[in-house]
Amino acid sequence: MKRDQSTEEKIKAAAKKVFMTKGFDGCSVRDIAKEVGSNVALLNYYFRSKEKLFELIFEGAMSDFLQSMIAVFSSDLTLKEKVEQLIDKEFSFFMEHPELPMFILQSLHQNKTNAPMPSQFLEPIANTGIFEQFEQAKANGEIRDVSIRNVTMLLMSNVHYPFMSKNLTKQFHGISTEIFEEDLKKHKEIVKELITNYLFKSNPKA
Amino acid sequence: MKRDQSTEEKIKAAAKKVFMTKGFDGCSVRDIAKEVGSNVALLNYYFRSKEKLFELIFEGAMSDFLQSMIAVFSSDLTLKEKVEQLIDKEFSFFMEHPELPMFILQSLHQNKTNAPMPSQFLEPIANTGIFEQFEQAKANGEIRDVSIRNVTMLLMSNVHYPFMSKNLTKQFHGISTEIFEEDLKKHKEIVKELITNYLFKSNPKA
DNA sequence: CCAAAATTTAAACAATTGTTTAATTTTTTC
DNA sequence: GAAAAAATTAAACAATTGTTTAAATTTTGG
Repeated sequence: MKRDQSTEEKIKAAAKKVFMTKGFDGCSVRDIAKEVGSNVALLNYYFRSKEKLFELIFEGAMSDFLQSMIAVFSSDLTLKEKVEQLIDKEFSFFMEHPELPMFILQSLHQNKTNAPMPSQFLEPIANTGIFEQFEQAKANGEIRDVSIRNVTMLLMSNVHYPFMSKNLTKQFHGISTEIFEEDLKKHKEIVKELITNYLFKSNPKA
Repeated sequence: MKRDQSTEEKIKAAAKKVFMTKGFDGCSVRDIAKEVGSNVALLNYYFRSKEKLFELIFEGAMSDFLQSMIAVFSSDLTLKEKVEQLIDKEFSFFMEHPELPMFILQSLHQNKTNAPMPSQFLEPIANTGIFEQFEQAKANGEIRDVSIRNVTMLLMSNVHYPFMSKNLTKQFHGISTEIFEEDLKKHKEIVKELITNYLFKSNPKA
């Protein structure tokens, strides 16, 4: 029955590449077909419509997007170590997938995906016990009395934004890609220091 | 010769609204014409093409985007006061124009505007003398030895991103718009403390 | 090897795209 | 108030859009 397992995968890979760079509205199904080296009918043969194909790609991207957190959160580390590791891991992940944050935020911004974020994505994070560990540390006086939502906003801002703003930043300062990437590395170190300094009290016994 | 000065402005206002919410690729010229309450030929009568109209809107948006900085930078304040004021002003500005950061970054990301950022935008900022003031403070030992590019990245990340990530954040935490906006206010205060604490040494005489 | 099933293709579909044309209405100018 | 200019409209243009149809090819199962 199945002839070539890889055809479906080739289409998904092409769709991912095209959707990521041009966005849902910015490309046609023929762009994707050309990337596959095939024609448009084949896309609808495997994935009923452009929308369905997009939803599939988006969900895969969202999964990747959140996956990098889960490994860190479910490890057996102190909260401080987890925060530091998270920043490191997220940066090296997005260094490999720099278009991901823009793709995710842009798609959600324009409601290209109507469905609310499935619990399939959120539950694994909750299951790591990170929220409990956070509240525990707060009760212990180990960290500041700040909501986890605000810490999340702080982390996401500083980890996602730099990758989204590459063109703006390069033009703003008139710098090359090389300089920009050096700035990125430095930014990571600054953010790590900044956030841990802010969150973790210098004297845990006070 | 001129009949109704406001027609051109009405089209620009409609185009701004539609482009901002749907993006260049996400809308048709007929969407804009409908918003105007007119037809498509009128758009090309005033602005030769969809692209030309977009460029105009984009440049206006970029101008607004950067304008809020200039007022603060050209004031007669200490660097620390400027940083604090900048964060305050930017937040209240984007509270009024929450779609602006996403529109700018998204347009630049997909190269919807080929032109490099015109010096028309950058020069006014340079002319405020903010760069000199920054280097001076660094030489004085008033602030850390960190590049202004990294400080910019820090500021932009924390000021722009929250407005871009509204949908992601709301879905991620399962919160209402009201809660989200409370978090925004808190975030602003955190960022202010965080960045000034980081940048300005606690003991300037040391 | 042969029929059936699955895969791939080319072509066509109606709808929508940005743009232009030409006619009509409104405003301006003298 | 009449001629000229400017503004607005409806209609049409070719090109592109997502999707479907039906035929052709390849693979599978007996």
